[in-house]
Amino acid sequence: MTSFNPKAFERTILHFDGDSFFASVEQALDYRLKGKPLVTGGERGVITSASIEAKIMGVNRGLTLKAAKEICPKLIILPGDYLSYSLFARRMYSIVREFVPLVEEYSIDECFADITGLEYRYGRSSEEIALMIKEKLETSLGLTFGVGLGPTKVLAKVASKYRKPGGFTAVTKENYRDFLKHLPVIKIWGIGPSAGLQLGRLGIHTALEFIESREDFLQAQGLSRPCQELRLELLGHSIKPVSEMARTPKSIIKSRTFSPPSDERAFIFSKLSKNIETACISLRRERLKAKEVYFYLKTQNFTYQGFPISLPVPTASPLEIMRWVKIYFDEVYRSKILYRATGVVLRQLLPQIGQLGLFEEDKKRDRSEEVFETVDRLAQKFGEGAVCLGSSLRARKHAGAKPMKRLDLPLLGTAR
DNA sequence: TCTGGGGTCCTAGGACCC
DNA sequence: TCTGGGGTCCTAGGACCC
Repeated sequence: MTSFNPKAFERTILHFDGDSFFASVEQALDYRLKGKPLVTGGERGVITSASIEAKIMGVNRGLTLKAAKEICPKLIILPGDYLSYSLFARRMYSIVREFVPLVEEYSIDECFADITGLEYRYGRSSEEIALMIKEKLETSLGLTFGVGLGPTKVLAKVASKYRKPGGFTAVTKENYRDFLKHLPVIKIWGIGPSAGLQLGRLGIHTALEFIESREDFLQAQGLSRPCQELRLELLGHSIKPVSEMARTPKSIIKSRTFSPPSDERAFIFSKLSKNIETACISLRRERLKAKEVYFYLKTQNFTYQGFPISLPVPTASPLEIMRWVKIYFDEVYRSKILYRATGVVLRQLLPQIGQLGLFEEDKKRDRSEEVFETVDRLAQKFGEGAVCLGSSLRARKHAGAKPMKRLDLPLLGTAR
């Protein structure tokens, strides 16, 4: 018995979700691929996106390419073309913005739009507005979208998934209980394996059972706050508003697994160096600097050992970062332990401009900035990896890339 | 699920202080 | 000093998502 709160269902939110987005973009770009089973992810050996035709044959995201090829010998395998995907994403956002001012760019293939009150402007119902935008998206981009309408982001998101591909579902005051009756809790956006297990132990298996549970009971059972907020969203209370803020990243992570695992110090160090280099490329692309660096090694049995470094001066220069990592590397590395990956997290990100400065220290940094601006331009011209740090050289060779020019700066020797 | 990569947010608990 | 209470800040790690 859910007491219906009149404050619920105050907003009208849409969720747009591109169907098989990466694969569909490939098909939109090349008509010869239309109607054919195809997947992307060729660059890493695991499927990141499968076309509808591939999915029908049982080829899904996460499958290895080898396994997929066995299921479907005619499968077309493409490397990810993230530049095109993000161009399509931007086009998607801007089309939705033509109709709705308040749009949240949630991910590369999804966005939310708050259309509360727009019925008057368009002289149409919210369902009609949703369908109008959906049609414009599909004709302009040449791919289909799952679209959901609801009073909250969670309900809109759940709705867009309900009739995929290409469907439209509206969750209303009238039908939401019926809708939630058939929705397993573990399918709810925000409920993962852990919360799913917890709810299951309490005898809660469907979204309807979830919203009908007493709040104080759930609280007493130690249900996390995010889960309690989720429940309110399912009841129609918009807790998480659609937020149009274009987000600048809070952290940048680069990690790579290598096989076979290795215990060789120089090799592992060089892998780490390469990750730091690519992380700094992303950092500079965002016009940011990092104040904090966390580097880690991942052992063969999946434990992590890491070390945080608080930089005295924020930087986007891998040389500067490597100078510190070199000092602290042996705080983490142990000989005779097999490692399977290295990684780096850049945190405490600050804008590049406005931080420039005042004294001699800054002049020195300016020079290093110039160097890396050149590096970025060369990379644009000749491809990433055209230029790299001496300390990353081994890792590059290992990956099979041919460095065209070695940028060997005195700060870094090769790791021993 | 014998396990890829890039993110965000929350929380428990330690450190430190009064 | 076996020892009360309370507050804040920080960090590591968990959980979740695409």
